[in-house]
Amino acid sequence: MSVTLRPSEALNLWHMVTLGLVREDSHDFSARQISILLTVYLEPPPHTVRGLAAKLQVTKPVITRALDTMGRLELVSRRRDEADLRNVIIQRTVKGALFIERIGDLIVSSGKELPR
Amino acid sequence: MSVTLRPSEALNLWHMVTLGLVREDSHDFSARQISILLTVYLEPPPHTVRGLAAKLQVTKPVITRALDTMGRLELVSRRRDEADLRNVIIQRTVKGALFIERIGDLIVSSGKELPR
DNA sequence: TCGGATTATAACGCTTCCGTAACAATCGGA
DNA sequence: TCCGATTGTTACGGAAGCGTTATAATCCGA
Repeated sequence: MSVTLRPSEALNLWHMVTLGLVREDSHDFSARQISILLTVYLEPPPHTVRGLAAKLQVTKPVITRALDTMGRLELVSRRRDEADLRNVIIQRTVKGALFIERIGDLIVSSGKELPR
Repeated sequence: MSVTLRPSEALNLWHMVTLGLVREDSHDFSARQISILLTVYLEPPPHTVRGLAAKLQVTKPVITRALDTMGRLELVSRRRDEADLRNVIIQRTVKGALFIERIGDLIVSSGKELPR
């Protein structure tokens, strides 16, 4: 199964959602930050810095910095891996889950309003 | 008419597309920048700094700075309004149009691959 | 014509992010 | 028990964005 969209519909949807995010949000996230957030919240744990860096195809410091920022905002948290102390496990937070949920709702409602 | 999505589908779609943008793109755009770009390319001209600032609900310097960056990348261009020299008209470029087209294709193909 | 309103930009000090390179901590096999 | 490999973070100089405030150019009505 799949979602069928024409290019113009796809772009209009993206436009509406992004505009919604910009307008209601004080924080202006980058594609990388959103990508990290969605990976952590949509894909099965555990998530590590190395794993995220590989998935996004960026360097590890990029992940570390993004986690610093989003950790400060309490959208994710970090914990040492007990089994291998070199690893850091990135965990979900209540605040982060609510944020993701809000984005989901925004996409859904934008899809509903989408002219075709 | 509209696009019907469940929240989980919506988020998965967003995840796939954002991930695609991060992976293939050297430049890491913010929600504001993408928003400006989509507004310029999807909504009827003319586009001015003031108009974009009002639409995004951000200050004008935010728009000016974003236009500086994206102008440097040749994704948009600026021209004085002949009729009112205080205004700056933001114009589309070939490079920008191709970029937008690429995003559209990315969303469409991600929608197709979306598990339901 | 002149003066307030409007438009976009520049300037300011500050924060965040960049890529690269160096680093400390830890692991695990020889 | 070493010692190379691995993990995540820090350090670095530079670029870019922030919000606020100031400024130059232009408009337009009294």
